[in-house]
Amino acid sequence: MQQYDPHFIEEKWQKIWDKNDIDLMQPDNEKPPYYVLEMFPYPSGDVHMGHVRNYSIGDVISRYKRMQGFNVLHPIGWDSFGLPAENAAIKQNSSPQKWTYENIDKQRASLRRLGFSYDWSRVVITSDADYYQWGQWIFLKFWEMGLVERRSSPVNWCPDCNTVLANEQVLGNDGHCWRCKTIVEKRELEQWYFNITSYADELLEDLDELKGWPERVKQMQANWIGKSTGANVVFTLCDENGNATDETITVFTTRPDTLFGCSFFLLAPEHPLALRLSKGTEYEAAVNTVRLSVEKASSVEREMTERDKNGAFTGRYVINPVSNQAVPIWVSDYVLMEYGTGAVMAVPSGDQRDFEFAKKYGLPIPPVVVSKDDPLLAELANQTDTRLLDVPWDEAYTGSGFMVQSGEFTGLAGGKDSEGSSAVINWLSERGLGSASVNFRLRDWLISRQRYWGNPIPAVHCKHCGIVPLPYEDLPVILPLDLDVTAGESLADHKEFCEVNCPLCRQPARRETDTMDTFTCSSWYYLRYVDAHNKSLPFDGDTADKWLPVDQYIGGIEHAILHLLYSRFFTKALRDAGLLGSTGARSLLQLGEPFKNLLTQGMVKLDGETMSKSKGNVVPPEDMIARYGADTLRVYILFMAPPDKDLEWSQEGLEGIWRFLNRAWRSVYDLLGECVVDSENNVLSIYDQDLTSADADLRGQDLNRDIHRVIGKAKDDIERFNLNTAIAAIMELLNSVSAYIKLPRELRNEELCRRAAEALTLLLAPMAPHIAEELWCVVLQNERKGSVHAQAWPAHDPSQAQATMVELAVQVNGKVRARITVAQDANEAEVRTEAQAAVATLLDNAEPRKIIVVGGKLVNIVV
RNA sequence: GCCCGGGUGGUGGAAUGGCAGACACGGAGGUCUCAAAAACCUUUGUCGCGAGACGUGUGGGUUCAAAUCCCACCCCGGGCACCA
Repeated sequence: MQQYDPHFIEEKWQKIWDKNDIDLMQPDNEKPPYYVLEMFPYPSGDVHMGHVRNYSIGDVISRYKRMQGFNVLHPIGWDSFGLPAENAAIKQNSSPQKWTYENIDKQRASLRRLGFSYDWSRVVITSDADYYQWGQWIFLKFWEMGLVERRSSPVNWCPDCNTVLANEQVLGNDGHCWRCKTIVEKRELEQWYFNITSYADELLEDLDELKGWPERVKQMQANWIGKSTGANVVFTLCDENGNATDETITVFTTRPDTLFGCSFFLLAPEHPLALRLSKGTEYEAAVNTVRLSVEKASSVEREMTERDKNGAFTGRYVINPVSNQAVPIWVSDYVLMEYGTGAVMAVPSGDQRDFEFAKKYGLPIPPVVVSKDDPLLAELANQTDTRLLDVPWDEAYTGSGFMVQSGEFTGLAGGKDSEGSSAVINWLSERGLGSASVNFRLRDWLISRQRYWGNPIPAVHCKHCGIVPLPYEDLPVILPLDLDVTAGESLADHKEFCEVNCPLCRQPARRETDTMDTFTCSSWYYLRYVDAHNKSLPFDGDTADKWLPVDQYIGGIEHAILHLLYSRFFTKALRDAGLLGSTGARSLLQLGEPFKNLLTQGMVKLDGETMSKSKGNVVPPEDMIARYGADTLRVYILFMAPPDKDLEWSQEGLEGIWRFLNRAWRSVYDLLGECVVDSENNVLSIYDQDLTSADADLRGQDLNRDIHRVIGKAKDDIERFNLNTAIAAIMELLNSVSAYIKLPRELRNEELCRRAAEALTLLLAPMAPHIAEELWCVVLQNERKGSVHAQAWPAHDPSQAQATMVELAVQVNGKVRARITVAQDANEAEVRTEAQAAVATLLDNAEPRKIIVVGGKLVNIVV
């Protein structure tokens, strides 16, 4: 008998698989396509346990699906543009590309060493020109579609990374940079945007279609998109007596039903009107103070003073369009310039913030929507004019109720999206004073970065023509590699790169030197894999529509908003792109959603912290592979926890998996009748000589049953991603085998032995591919049937997974008091009689009130 | 504040409303050995010598039966948050 030598067999089979192309997707295959994808790695160093987990899960799915008869596409690549490469280059006095490609080589070697079944013919590396040029192509396509804009607005600036960030890249309460954790600043800058907001509604609506996504992720995206329904209401500027001017200000509100309760009006301090209205008046100084305090405050300071609302009166008024009263205009720091119109109708009785502000500055708080349980309702039931000024409440009432003091609307149901709201909206619409409206929290995606190691934005600044997109023929814009970042050089210092002629007027012009956010690269890589070597398009539409959506996408929850939202946007935009542009008759893509099923794998932590290169708490898999081999490590990390749960890394238990694989190895030999020995030739096969052929029959039945049961359970578990319990089930089968091989050889059923050995091997194949292959091809001598990974998943017969005799628990009043063994198909009357007999002494002749029989499980006798 | 997860032995974790703790790790004891390792066997939720009692964050409820369903609450993790 050969000893289990993981290093020898793992290296041997990796070479053979590679030579035979067993992991490549077969384009012409008739089998149904299945696309399984793990989020591609960032080459920040060598792989760590988080990667091992992510890619082990994906590998099990891909191998399992292959055994289920699918033509599987399982590709890999690298998300290799980005700031860490630049920082590392500066630190190591090297270059970003050297660092990046060395890391890719290291990671590739590690992934190969782990035996993942990737289609290595389709590798996508985002910093390769033959990939990123298509990112530029898509940029131009988006430009054609009106999805690209360059504009000036307040942006997030990371002082450490020296670049702007998208809203999605600013995290936490304190507003820190997603990459370096530095607190970001606000700056007013001209930047490039993708108009993701034009897809806001669709991005939200289509979440409902994503049945295979975790609820949590959909919730997070819905939160982020933040849709509010309500109305725009037009207010007219007036003097303090209510004499109208011809100037209007529009506000957005989710509560048009409370419009009668609007007793003052608010502008964001940065609002241009705020300054203008108070200019040259006695109020100017106070308004300015509020404005300056907001401008200076960083997000941290804003956090600290969060609930403390400050404001100032502007000296001017607007007319409340329904009550015709003049209400004062204030500025306040709690009104955000970025949301809605930067102006708010304040209804202090119906909004807690307005309530606090009104209390602080002594402004009126008339009730307009009153709870049905509030005594105030009876008092005001028929009150149509605004009479009572301050509500007797301690806080605003934001729930639903009935409208009071609201003219003709008095008595209607009030609340969010209520009857009263619709009535007020209709009334306003008829008079041109407002309309139903929707607002989103989602902002456009700021995609330009003032960094070198990224995809150049294909545009030119021309003195005569303005900002000009490059024509498609001028692509690619190659990122120059002869730049010395260690000397502080940036793209703007690279003369040959910057000096170009304007594509329109042919005059000398300057090339755009910002690069695109790395997230633009990762927003469509899954499309490139299906047609990775296409030289004329980013991908072929027919091929993409055949393979996509990705059947199973696997990655970390940290991308719930960032990457997963951007990718959905790209897919939708690309779907709409072909219909407009120069790609010909066919739409580029039919598909609207890229990922059909999503598994968000939990993070691998060390001492409660996520493992990552930047935190320096990475556990490399090398030592463990060196000691136990890749199979042991793979099975271990899958066995530790269900895939979607976070996991605290610990090496305790790794040894147990090593023992498990060794035991499986020896058991297969034993099942084949070989004498099992250890490395020092001590005989390990121990047969129990006292066993009879009757024992052999019973154990044979047990083993046969477990073969069928475990094949079924492992299948169900893998399909539900309960990979830990799938492994536990295989361990149970092995335990059953161990019991059987206690039988002396002459008592064993040879056919059963072979069936058990093959089942064990096939079930192990997705998780521990190398040992399974060696057992299959060499030990079981099945080489002529081909690789274990080309076999069909073993069949099972559920009827044979049932025991003929089953043990039932007998409960009296819900407590287990006895056990009986009955035939699996015993009828209920028999079971009742036997159960009662078993607990007769306890029942003490009392007549049972009720007997519940749960098939195959228990009997409960209620007395 | 709003919205999601989660809370089960010493540990990781199992349980379509039906015997809580599968499968492992760790511990204890044993076999083999001059000895050790490996392997194998027994045992291992808590309390109790025992019969037995108690046990899934807390308190109630529904049910013949609750880790699982309902109500209230506590704790941990995550997302959003002065979004009108």
